[in-house]
Amino acid sequence: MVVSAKSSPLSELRIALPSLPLRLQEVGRFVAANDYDATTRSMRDLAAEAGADPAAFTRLAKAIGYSGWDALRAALTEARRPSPASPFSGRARSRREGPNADVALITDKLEAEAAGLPRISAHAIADAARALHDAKRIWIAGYRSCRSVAELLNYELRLFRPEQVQLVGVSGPEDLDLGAFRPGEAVIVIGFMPYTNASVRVAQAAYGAGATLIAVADSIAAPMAEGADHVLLFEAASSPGFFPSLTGALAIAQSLAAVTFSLGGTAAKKRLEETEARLAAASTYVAEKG
Amino acid sequence: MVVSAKSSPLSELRIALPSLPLRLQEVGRFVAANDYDATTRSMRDLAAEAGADPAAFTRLAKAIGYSGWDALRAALTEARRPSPASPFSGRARSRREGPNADVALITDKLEAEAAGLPRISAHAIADAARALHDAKRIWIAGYRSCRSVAELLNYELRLFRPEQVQLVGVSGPEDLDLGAFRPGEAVIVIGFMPYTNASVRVAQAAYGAGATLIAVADSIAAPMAEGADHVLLFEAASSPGFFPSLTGALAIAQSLAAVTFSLGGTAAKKRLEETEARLAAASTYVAEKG
DNA sequence: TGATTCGTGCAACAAATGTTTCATGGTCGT
DNA sequence: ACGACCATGAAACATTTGTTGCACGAATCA
Repeated sequence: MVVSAKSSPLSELRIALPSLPLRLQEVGRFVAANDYDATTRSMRDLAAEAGADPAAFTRLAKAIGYSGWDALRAALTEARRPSPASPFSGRARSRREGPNADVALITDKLEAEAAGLPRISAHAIADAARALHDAKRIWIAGYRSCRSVAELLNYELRLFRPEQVQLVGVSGPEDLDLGAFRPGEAVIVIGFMPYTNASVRVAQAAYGAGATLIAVADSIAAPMAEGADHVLLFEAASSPGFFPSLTGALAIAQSLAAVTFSLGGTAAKKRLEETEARLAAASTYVAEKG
Repeated sequence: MVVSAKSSPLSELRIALPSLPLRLQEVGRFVAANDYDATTRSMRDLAAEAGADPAAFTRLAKAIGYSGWDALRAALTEARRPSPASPFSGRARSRREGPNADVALITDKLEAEAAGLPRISAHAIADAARALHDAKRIWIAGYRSCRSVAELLNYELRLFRPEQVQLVGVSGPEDLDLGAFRPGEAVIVIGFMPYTNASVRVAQAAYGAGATLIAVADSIAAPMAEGADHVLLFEAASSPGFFPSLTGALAIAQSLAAVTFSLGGTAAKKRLEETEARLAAASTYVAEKG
């Protein structure tokens, strides 16, 4: 018989399900409901949990067209594989010409970036913020496009902890700063692929000095994440376009600053108010209108 | 030493990585980079792909505190297990006190920012990008926290138009730049409430000189938007927290750069490739591994 | 330099895996 | 009611799994 539906192993299973023997339906439903366990745990394990015979799983796989349970599991595994290299979720980008091509590009970019933000780990940020709160001193490093993120973080943190926060390499030779890292201090390194040598050097110096290392990167495998106490991941390549996206990194930086401020309590609030008062006195800002 | 982060097996791995033997570092990096395969495929399979000895995986697991590879894999599997559902879509977060208050704050912030991005007008950005493409010269101004966005935009635009893009006030007194604006040039001013006097002065100088003024702001009523040829709006106050959010402004800047690059066609592409080749020759980046 | 420790690959091991076979019990058709 | 057929569970099968003992080589320290 020629079966058409070749979409996903799970839908193949669902389609074939009603025409299967009773016991095979049971295990079939179990697999469909626990497909993550199906890809990770062993057949006998699943059988024990489903209260079925191990052989039933092999028979199920063969019944829906696979050579055996291994083949079915391989298909399920591939179906579940996270897609690092598929930036475009549903959307067959038509890359059409015309005046609307640019608008479509922008819309896609914004949507992709919006989708990437909720995937940032709030727990990791909260932990890192606690480390920042405890740090006697905070160093921040970012190069090339990441420098902008580093500078924002530096700016916001300095609003309420002015003399304890410093960008690496701005007030003199960079090596001077690298040698100044101490235990009890925190070093934040921001970077994504391709990684600059400078950022890796900062991370290694921080690790070597025993300082708390916080890496903001696009991959857990980033070289500056090695030995880091905290790694905050964002998706740099998620959005279409030619340059990697920094939206995620910036969102992390802002959240980090916000939570650190929150942890600072009334003392931090007081410092912030002082800073704002000073800026207002220097008439930095345009006077507000009614 | 007090080790806090017991969170994920991946971070345990990362922390222990630098103190491990050479070969174990290799497989450790491989596992970190391919953790999904690590949970699904067999140890020997991974060893073959990583070009390492199977025994190295067992030793790695034991080196970071697990009883064996199976235990490590089980931990990775649990870490990767999909959350049963996401009941948080409608955000009925209880904003309770305690250790989770920070996490809730971050999650709210990220969600709000993600929601704000699609509200950015793609049409306005496309129009502004066309103006940038036509400009003989591009000036960029941003102060205080907006400086980071200005610098990123400057950086990305200079990747393919190096001698026509310039930040206002970095190469000498700012007034010098303000007097240099000419018709046919474009001036981008980034700012939100409260508005700095400096940014307003730049906008007025641009308007007075007959240059194309592009304002990136949080409101159509922003003073630097007066007389602007293009106004690109983002939501600075949309997210909870103490500092206004720059995510929207950054997204606008990135889209602006991407579309301008796209309009530049092959010439822009050629310039970008030249720049990248130069950076690679200067060994700015860490060499990629196979 | 010599002794020792440590890291590493290879090969053999026991345990666990998926598969197959076989015997049993039930169902359907004639 | 008898035989053919099929679903089902248990046990035996060959493979593959993760692990460990062992030998060799490099680095370390006296």
